[in-house]
Amino acid sequence: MLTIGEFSRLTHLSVRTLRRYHGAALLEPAVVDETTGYRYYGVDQIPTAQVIHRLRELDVPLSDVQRILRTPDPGVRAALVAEHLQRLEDALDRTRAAVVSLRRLLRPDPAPIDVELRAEPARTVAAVEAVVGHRDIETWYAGAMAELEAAVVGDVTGPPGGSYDNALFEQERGHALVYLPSAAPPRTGRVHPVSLPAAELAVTTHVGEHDGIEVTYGELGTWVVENAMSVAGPVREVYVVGPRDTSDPAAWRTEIGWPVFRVT
Amino acid sequence: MLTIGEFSRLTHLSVRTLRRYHGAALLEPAVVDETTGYRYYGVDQIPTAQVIHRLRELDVPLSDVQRILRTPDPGVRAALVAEHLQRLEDALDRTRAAVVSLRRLLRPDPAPIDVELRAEPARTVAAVEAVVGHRDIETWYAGAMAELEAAVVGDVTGPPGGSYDNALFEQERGHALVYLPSAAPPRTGRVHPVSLPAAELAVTTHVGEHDGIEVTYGELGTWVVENAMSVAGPVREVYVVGPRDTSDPAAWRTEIGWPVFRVT
DNA sequence: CTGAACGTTCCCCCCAGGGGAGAGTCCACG
DNA sequence: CGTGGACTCTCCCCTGGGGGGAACGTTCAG
Repeated sequence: MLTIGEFSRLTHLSVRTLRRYHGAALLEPAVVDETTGYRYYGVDQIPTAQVIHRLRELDVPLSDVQRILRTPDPGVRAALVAEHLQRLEDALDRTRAAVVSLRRLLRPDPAPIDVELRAEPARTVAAVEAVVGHRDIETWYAGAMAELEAAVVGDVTGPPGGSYDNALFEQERGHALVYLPSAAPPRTGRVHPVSLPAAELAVTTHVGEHDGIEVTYGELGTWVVENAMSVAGPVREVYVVGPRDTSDPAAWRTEIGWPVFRVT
Repeated sequence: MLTIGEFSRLTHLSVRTLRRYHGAALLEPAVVDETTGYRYYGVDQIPTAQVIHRLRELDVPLSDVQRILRTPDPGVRAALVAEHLQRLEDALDRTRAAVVSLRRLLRPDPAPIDVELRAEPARTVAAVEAVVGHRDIETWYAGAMAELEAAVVGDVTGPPGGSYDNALFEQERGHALVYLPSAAPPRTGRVHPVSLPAAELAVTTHVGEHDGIEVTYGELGTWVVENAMSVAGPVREVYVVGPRDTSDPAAWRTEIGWPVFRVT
């Protein structure tokens, strides 16, 4: 039996942290002295402690660590871990996007932005919608678009697009809708016909991969305000040229359309 | 002038967050109505808001964001940003190490560990020591070792090594010492002669890069306890084969020596 | 003029710990 | 056997970067 201090030295987890893990029912000491409350650990708990330590280094929440530890099947367990590694990859992608965006922001010579004011008529498309958290958007988008492609195969009349609550770009959750234009929108699974309302949009085109698209959003916003307008309603994006069309991200063209109304 | 809600939609920062940034003196509204407390922002503040947003996505602390924003010189500012990007790279390295470590931990067939009990005599070496936080160790180590190499050039009598407080492996800060053995340890800058005390060490060798060394630590710890001993004092590492000797990390050999004493 | 939408402050919550106080326990040495 | 120092216990507050919601004030278009 090892005291908490010895176990701490052996696992390189601090005493405080070990106590917290006990409290969280993550790593229960082999023996707890009933009268003194002293915790005693067994050597066989060292590997478990190390697994927890590594998972925490990967920013896996304690609740998920617990779920992983309680999974007996090594295969399922490996899958859970792989899922978190995928999450890390996604985070890395976001980091890369932020770096690109930042470089563009700090560049001294901002090119003038080309904005078109467009009256968009109402139209009906094949869509998938949901209320999602902004962290889950990319995952959700991939699934929804795959389902759309499968549902309207052979009847696509234009590039895909989406409509996103402004809240989605912040920390919160909001309504998201992705669509494929189709002559006869089907109703299968999550796919159903949706009527996009008419709107007056300020439209600009972001060229290249999505990294740095936020900068374009900012420039569009500035244009809108400087032209005595204000923004309202969900943002629309049209993936004019996207991963469906070319594997070269530099050739992608994304239309950003912001519903506006004239002030003053 | 934009209300906080409009500014929020334009920058994709939540209203809450904008208020917080005001409170933190990070992004002050252009105008604050004295009587109502209403915040009003200018279009020219959009780029600043975006820079903050991107930096926060890179996990730059608000205090550092503030420092970056208040730096007028673009060159110095770029250097500050680059410093944070370097920090991200380091974090990525740690993440990779944790992944390797985790894989090794979850592997079903642990190879038996080869441990040698060794009575290490006291000896004097050229050393650099400091009290550092565990996050800064790698940076500190690189600088200290460079200084050592420069100070004892031509008089190196063995592989470099280090001695690290157990606390350093946890979340806290502790004493660290790195050394190069030398016939006549010089005293230059931070480099000075240090007498390493005699100790009985349980020694094992970690092969390959440092990724996953924590697993070896755990196995060594298990060995120590199962052989009726206990650990005491700072851990010692000897970089028998390291980056000084070969650029192939797979060939690195690191001796881990843990001061032990017999219990029973 | 009125009600909806928007704004304000204030307080508590989240995570995964760190710092420290005050008190109890263990054990080796004398 | 006693004692002193190292160790351990619980408890409370702190961190950072927000989110949720209450209670209340302001703005502005119909």
